Amino acid sequence: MENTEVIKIEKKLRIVVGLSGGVDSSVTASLLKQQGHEVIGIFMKNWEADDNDTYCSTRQDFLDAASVADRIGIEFEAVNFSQEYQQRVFDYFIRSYEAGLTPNPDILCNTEIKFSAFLDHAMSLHADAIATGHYAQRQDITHERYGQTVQLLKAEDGTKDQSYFLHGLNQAQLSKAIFPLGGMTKREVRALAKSLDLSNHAKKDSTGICFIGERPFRSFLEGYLNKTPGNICTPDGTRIGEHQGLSFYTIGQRQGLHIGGQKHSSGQPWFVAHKDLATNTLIVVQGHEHPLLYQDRITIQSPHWISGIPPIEGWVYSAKTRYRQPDMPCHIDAIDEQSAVIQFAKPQWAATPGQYLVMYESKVCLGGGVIAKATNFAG
RNA sequence: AGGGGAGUCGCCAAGCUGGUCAAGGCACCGGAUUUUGAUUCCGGCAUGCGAGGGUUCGAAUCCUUCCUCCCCUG
Repeated sequence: MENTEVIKIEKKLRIVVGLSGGVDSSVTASLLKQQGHEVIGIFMKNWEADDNDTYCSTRQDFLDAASVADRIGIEFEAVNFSQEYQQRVFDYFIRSYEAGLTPNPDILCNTEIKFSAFLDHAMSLHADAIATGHYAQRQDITHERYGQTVQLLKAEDGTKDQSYFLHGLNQAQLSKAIFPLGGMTKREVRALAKSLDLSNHAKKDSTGICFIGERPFRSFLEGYLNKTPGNICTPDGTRIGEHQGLSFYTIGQRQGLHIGGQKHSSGQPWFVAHKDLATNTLIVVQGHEHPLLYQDRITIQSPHWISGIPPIEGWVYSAKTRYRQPDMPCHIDAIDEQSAVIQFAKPQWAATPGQYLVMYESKVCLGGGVIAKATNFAG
């Protein structure tokens, strides 16, 4: 709440809010409007590849956004960044899968769309800042190491913290961002939405890839990726099944393997431990606690640091290898412009190439990078 | 075609001295959680136990015939 308090005292700003039609962005806009700012709500449509299918709820979202804008009395417009999304997010998304990785499109969605194309558009409207419904906080401080800097902080509500998705932002982007919900809990946001009589106060949280939405993931991917069946094997080379193409699986995955009971087996479920691209083989292990599912040493590539300055080698930080996972103690063992090696105090479960490792120093999000490799220090 | 063993849900697998006996696990399906993909959690999932006949008040469990598969000896 401190952020919004400060802004309130400062002056009246012209703020563009990304209105998705959901509760969070609606309350975001309402709060800023209440605080006396000049607010413009903008609905983004960034996906139209399959407009006509039953999974497309964009139309309803647009109506909800328009309804909210009308209710709280702000300007409203819609923009379409489908082309940018396709080129800067979705193409990467597909190429990653083709390379055997498990990409996280929503990270790029923020750096390339919301805080780039959308931010540029807002600036062209002479906005002072943009605001989103992200659960994260921003703090402007003078830091002994980083100097005058804008920090990205975790949300107060740890269960909803979305700083992970925003870790790719830079100073220029972050300095234009406002996150009014960073100090609130989801419960409070919904309660506020209801008291403000916003029509979408009870609307279910959106899930699925941002702007594309929830849909049968496997079949969705099949529309973009080739099927190249191969063997599913145990680490010792025993063939126990067939996969439809390595791209369709991710490390740690259990569902969809179609591996039933095996003679003389423990009866535990099977998990994907490794993809062998050279032989087109999916390596699976039995039991959630199998050692091959744990690695304590992770290499990330193209590390991005929000402050613009790398964190300190050897210093104890914490990091998470996927969204909504508690960050765990770690330190940097090696670091340069191209990569960094992060050593965790304890092995992490199913660290997956293509996903992002994001580092924190207490509540401060430092940045992170794409996981390229996960190994074990001892092994 | 001589001997031996086995056929229970898609897959493993209890039960087989007859009476809540059709466990459990994996897989699968559905839901919850979730602005990636996973994971996790909750729920569903064999009127039937290779097929037919018989014994019995009552059989997956006993008897019998047939079918199928495996192993050893030819």
